[in-house]
Amino acid sequence: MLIVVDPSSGVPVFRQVMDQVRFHIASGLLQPGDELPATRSLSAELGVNPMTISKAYNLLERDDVLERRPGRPLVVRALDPEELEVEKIDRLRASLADAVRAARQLGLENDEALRIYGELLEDASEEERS
Amino acid sequence: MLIVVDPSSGVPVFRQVMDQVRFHIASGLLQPGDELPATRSLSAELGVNPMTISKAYNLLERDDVLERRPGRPLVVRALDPEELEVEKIDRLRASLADAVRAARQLGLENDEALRIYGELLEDASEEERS
DNA sequence: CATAGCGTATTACTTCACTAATACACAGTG
DNA sequence: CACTGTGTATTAGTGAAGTAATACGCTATG
Repeated sequence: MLIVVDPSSGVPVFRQVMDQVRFHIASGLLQPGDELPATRSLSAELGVNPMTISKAYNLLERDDVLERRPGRPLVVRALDPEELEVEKIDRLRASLADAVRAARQLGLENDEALRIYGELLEDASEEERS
Repeated sequence: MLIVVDPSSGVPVFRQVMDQVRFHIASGLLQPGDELPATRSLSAELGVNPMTISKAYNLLERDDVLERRPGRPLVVRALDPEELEVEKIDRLRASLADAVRAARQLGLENDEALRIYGELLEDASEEERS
């Protein structure tokens, strides 16, 4: 469970933790049923307050990513693939909402906006492969 | 120059003003060379502090949308069409950066992400026509 | 040069998101 | 039942963002 945070990045620590847990689940490093690092140990490791980790875990539980068991470590929740896919799409849709508003406000054609998004996705794909 | 703000929307007032000025320029209601409402009159109209309007105008000037003339009202800046287009695309690109990161992190295929963006753009277009 | 209209630099206040400190509740173990 | 592990409710502190009050500099006009 390699998790790294940069307190001076401007992005809240609890959100950085959330993102990285999500990423590790998506990448398969974290499997359903796996236990997460204890709030205390992870907080000590990262040099932050346990409550900050707790907040991240708590929000992930609210999003049905983790499962809470009182007095026990949290575990990665098993989602059936279909539900997972739907959730992913919802999340992407939320991220795209801003861009849709921007495109409309700028008076750009749908084709043009789509083309640019495609380019950016391609760029990101390439970078990932290198 | 119809500008409306909702102080309880969570979106900062100065940003709402910026967005609406930009929109009016994009829509053609505001043409290059047109003068903007005086900070004092607009602030009185909206019931906010003149500095809030000034901040919005100031940022718009920094973005080369308005042109400042000391002691005179600000005017809409004339941009040559090509430069304007480039600027629009840069702005959209910035809005899309988040969505690209999300798509990659969620492990979604480029095609899938593009499809969703297309759908959202279509939906927005329809809504605009009605 | 007096005056009136303009934008804004400076300063201070307010609010809220984020983080931290402390103390508490629950589960397993011997 | 004592002890150690777990997460967290509650409370308080900190910093940044947004807004407001005040006072100032600039330009046009007569």
